[in-house]
Amino acid sequence: MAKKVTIYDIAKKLGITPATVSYALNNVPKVSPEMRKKILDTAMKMGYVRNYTAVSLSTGKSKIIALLLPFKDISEAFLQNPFYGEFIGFFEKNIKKEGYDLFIQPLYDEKELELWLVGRGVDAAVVLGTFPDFYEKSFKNHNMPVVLVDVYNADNKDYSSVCIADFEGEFRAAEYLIQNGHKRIAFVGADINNSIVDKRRYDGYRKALADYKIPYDDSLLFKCNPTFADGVEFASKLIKRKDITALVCAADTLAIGIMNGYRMQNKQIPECLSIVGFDDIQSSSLVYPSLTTVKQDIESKASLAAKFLFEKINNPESSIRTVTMELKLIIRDSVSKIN
Amino acid sequence: MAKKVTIYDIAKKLGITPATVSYALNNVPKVSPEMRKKILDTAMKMGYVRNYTAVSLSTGKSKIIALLLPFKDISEAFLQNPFYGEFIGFFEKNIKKEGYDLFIQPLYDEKELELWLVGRGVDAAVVLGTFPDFYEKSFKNHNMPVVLVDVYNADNKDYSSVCIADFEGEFRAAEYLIQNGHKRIAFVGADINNSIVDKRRYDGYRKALADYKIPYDDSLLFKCNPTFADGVEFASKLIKRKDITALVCAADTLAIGIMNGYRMQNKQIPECLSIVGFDDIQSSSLVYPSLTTVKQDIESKASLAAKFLFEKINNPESSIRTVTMELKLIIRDSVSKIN
DNA sequence: CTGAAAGCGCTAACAT
DNA sequence: ATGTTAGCGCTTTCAG
Repeated sequence: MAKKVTIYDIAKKLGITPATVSYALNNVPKVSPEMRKKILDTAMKMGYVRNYTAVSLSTGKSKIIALLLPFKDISEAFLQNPFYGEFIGFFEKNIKKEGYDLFIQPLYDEKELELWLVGRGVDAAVVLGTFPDFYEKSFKNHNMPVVLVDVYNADNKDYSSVCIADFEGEFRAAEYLIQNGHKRIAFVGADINNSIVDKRRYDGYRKALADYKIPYDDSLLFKCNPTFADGVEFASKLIKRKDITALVCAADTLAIGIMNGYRMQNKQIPECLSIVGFDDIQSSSLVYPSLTTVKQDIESKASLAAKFLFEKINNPESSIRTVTMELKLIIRDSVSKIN
Repeated sequence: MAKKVTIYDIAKKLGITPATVSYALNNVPKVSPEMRKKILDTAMKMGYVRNYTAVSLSTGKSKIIALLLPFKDISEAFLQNPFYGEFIGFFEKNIKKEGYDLFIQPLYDEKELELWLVGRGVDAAVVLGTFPDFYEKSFKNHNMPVVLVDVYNADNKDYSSVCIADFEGEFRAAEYLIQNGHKRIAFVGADINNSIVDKRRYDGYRKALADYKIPYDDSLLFKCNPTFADGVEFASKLIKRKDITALVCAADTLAIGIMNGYRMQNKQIPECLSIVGFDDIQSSSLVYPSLTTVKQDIESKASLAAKFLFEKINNPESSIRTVTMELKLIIRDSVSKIN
């Protein structure tokens, strides 16, 4: 190891005390501009690198933000939904600007969470998707600044959050199918009794049917894991339902899986089934036929989340903020007009 | 913040010294089993959580392993290739077992690397894909234990590495096409002058043609970014080449993109074009037609990489290890037999 | 504007 | 088997 240079070394070389060096490094307005410049210059020259561990121990602040994924492991999240990868990329850019680093952690164990949050001295956390009770307990315990993304627990009034207008988005999706002449419109998503997100989307779909006086019965509601693989499998079940002409799908991954399933059975889309997705993941514009879907602006979402989090970090008393981001229907080629 | 309990608190409560507590916590065989048990119990009862920052400052070891992605940002890597997500998931599991945490960092800036590696006190690093010169410089500087994954610089004899038998794998792919009667077989991959990986694959392909006396000319070599989107676009170029009946593709993402491109133009696969991919990503078995491809065992790869890295961490003098993992051709439905 | 010194929580000689 | 103590590198009062 190239021997580490510390603020002591710099101080010695300059004949001053380490405190002054620290001030200069931290922009504390206690040191003259000339001195400051001199210090910074020699620090640079000596190849000084700030030791965050020491800073952290001293200040109690680690400049680490944890991105908590309620999954068993990272790859599960990434494979399940490309959304995570995109969000993380954008989010990280936002916090790096402020000098923070991102720790991505799949944590689904109370003990581990505690060990990790406290043990590593995490300054703040972002929670994606679901918000287990023990997370909340831990956060409360440590008064952790937190921002929730796409979390819809009834009792999240204690944390800032950013989520999307699932209801309105799916309403628009169903409405579009109706406007294209469809009467038998099914909905597929994760278990709506467990997934609040998908329940919201389902409600939007139902509202559209109701508003346009399109009959609904429970045989139009399907449950399927929102993954490509499960979509492929689900397709063979759906194909048998000759009455259904259109499908509102709670996730693009799922929609694309279903489209693949149809193709495997030589069923054309949108001729045999009109389908609209949700998310507008990258592939949606590239598959054939391209997928009509409800799009969310991931970049804005990430920057809002970062903004809210920093508000809390910089001022723990700052008020809770909740934003529901609007969605846009992107019309492509997976819906056909019928009469 | 719930006031933190330290080893001093534990020591005081038990009427012993912090050193003993530290020994007990660290399994140092200097403290009697009974005492140890008593200490551990009260630590637990008091809600003690080990402060890694302090440990780190004291020992100079952070128990952090950096996963370096030579990309501009994380999402770029994840979106470009599902392989990364999978590898990371497996790798993380392996290091967690040893009590290490993973820091995933997209670093493509010399200064930042240095700041980060030293500043955060990273213990070791894994490098994925490409190995920029300044990485090496930094590693040498800090005598960092490193393992390279899928890196093929000529001068990497200083680091353990695990890579795959690209040459043999692609040889097998091309051979399979030849055995199915194809004579005009093209190759598409990233720029073979810049991507050593794709060059190796290309060489394997060429060898197969040569061994079987299949004519080759440079019009059979195509360059295309290994992404889904670029594959879609590339397809329209390839379609015009009526002479080509089969394609060896350096990445599944690309292959699937091309398949989509063909479908958009109403060209059937494998009737119009036989295609074999590389990687066997999750989607490959799910697309239609399912993709014949060269598979690598990502899980083994990750665990080997972790093993090599720990060898270096635990014994800096341990010898360099290099493994080239074998590949397997997975035969599915994207290749047709012709005569 | 600069310096001295205590302390963040833990480890690891070195003593006992 | 257990206690003492000096750091690890930095921040931050408090004094000058």
